[in-house]
Amino acid sequence: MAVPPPLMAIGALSRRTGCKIETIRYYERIGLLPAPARSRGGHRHYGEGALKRLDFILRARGLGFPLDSVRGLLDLADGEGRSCAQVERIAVRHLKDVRNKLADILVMEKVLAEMVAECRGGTMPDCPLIEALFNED
Amino acid sequence: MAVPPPLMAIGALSRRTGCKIETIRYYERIGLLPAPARSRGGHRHYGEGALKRLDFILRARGLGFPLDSVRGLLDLADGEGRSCAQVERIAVRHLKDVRNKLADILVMEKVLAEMVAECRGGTMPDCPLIEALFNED
DNA sequence: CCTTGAAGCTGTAGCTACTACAGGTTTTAT
DNA sequence: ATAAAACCTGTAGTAGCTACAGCTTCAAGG
Repeated sequence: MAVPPPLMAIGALSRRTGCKIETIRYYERIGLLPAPARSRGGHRHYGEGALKRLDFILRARGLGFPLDSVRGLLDLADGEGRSCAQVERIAVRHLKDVRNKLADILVMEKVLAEMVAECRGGTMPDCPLIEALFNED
Repeated sequence: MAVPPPLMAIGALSRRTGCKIETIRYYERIGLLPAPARSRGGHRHYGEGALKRLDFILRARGLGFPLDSVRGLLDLADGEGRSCAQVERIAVRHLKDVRNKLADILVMEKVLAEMVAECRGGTMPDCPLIEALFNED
């Protein structure tokens, strides 16, 4: 019935996911990806399942989830069941972190932009940007 | 004439700047702070100059400048002269980085917020957030 | 002066999330 | 059969700290 699923080497998985080979091996080492089948010579061979899982990891990482949270999400995804509440907790927590970072970066952008604006046009002996960093408030 | 300037131990410098002791020593190790005077017993003693310099570093770091850029800014600040153009280059470069990160984080925030919104209220067997991470686009 | 507790010292290892080798083996294409 | 590409393991490096362990010194009270 089932045609044996096509296996790919780590390089193919890397190409198809855009994830570097070293990173794939790293994810395996830290237990995010299961150890795949091996050829007689020891080369890794992956099925489509690994590809889906790696894509999941990469999407979560792309949203900034730390690896620990990704691990948690994968566990919840693996264990079928009413995971929604726990998933939400992880996501809400991360969203809060993201918003905090966002607030920080917005401030940085504003202050930097102002500093640069003041700097621009100045061939002054004393750079106002340097002064700003030296003088409190 | 000049009353010898009051010296402080590393703990006092730490308290006055809000910078952890270990971090101060770290900055010294990597050459951002000059090696201070020492007591006979080997304890570090700092003057007001060190305080100003550390404050400068902390403000630059607070604006997200990487340590390498901080080093560059300090060099320019040290070497008196028309540093403005070079300072501006460093700052503009950093501002660009900050804006890139800002754009990334804004996307993250939006997507995450949407995901969480969909998750909320769901005691579904299949969490939509997990699904979203599993299914491409 | 002596003691004691706080504060300081050095050096090393750990953290996140990879990335980059070196030095070898296997696979694949010719 | 050979040669090049791909793969293997293991280790070390990146940024920017932070946290010990195991000791020494300093300052204040008695």
